Amino acid sequence: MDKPYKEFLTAHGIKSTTQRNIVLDLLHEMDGPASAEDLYLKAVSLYPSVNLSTIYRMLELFHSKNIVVKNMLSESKKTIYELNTDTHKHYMVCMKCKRIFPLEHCPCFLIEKAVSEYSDFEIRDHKLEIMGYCASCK
Amino acid sequence: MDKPYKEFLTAHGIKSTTQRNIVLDLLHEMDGPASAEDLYLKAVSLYPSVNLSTIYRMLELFHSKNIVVKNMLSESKKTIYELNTDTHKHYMVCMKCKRIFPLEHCPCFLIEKAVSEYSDFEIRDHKLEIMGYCASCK
DNA sequence: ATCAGTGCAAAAGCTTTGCAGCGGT
DNA sequence: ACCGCTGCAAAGCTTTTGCACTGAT
Repeated sequence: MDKPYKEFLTAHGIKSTTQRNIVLDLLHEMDGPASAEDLYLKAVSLYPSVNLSTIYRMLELFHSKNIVVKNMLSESKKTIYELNTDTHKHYMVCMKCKRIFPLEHCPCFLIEKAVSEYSDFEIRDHKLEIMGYCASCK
Repeated sequence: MDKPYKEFLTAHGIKSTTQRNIVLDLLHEMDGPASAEDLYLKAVSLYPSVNLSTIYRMLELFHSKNIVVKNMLSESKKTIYELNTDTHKHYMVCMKCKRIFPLEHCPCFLIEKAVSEYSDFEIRDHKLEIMGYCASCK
């Protein structure tokens, strides 16, 4: 089992293990966010002895190192994870096919500006979730 | 035990019970959203035999009748409930005191307009969650 | 009297944790 | 050889469900 992310992991001060390399690879290949179970199911087919709790611990570790971002969409009650690209993470969720479409360019500044005009709240971050129908479902 | 919401409940086609009147009263008196457990703890002090599962069933029923709205904020993993006032429900969460401030006037149109300019997604609803520091914590 | 509503207990679903053994450095 | 990582099993937490009894109409 080769470990393509060995340097990346040691640079973050954490050990390079087979499981971590597999999960990092899966995270890189995904086009959207995934739940711990999604990742687990994919990882099992590559490395059958892997355990769900290892995935959870790993994702939590990656999160603490800012390698992945965590989110939760209101419908699912499941935490979703994806690589941190240092951009805001907002999503459009299709109400029919349930697919999640990451939204890279969010008009954040419009929101923050408008909100700050009528409230005494110091905004540090925000989450936006958009629901509707995707191009193929509408 | 008087039942101030009897007419309201029968108008929605559901029976007026002591427990439902208590919870409706609690919902009216709150200034923000509350979890099922929050409501349960308040209800128990007024009606000790009440059960958490009754609260959940009631809130789900109220939700199906559009009497309450459900939401979940990303930090908590708990569903929060509040009376439906037919306005969008967005929240500002203080990162220090954890209090939740409902945001009545959201610049929704700005978001929807900007998003529709660069995506082929038919927007039906959206959720906005703002994190930062409230006036007394910042 | 009927049948929806309730309390209780158990289960379900997602996530976390304790512990002993394994594996990377 | 050390100590962090992992697998396994059990527990934790929120929410749901089955069932028999209660209470509103």
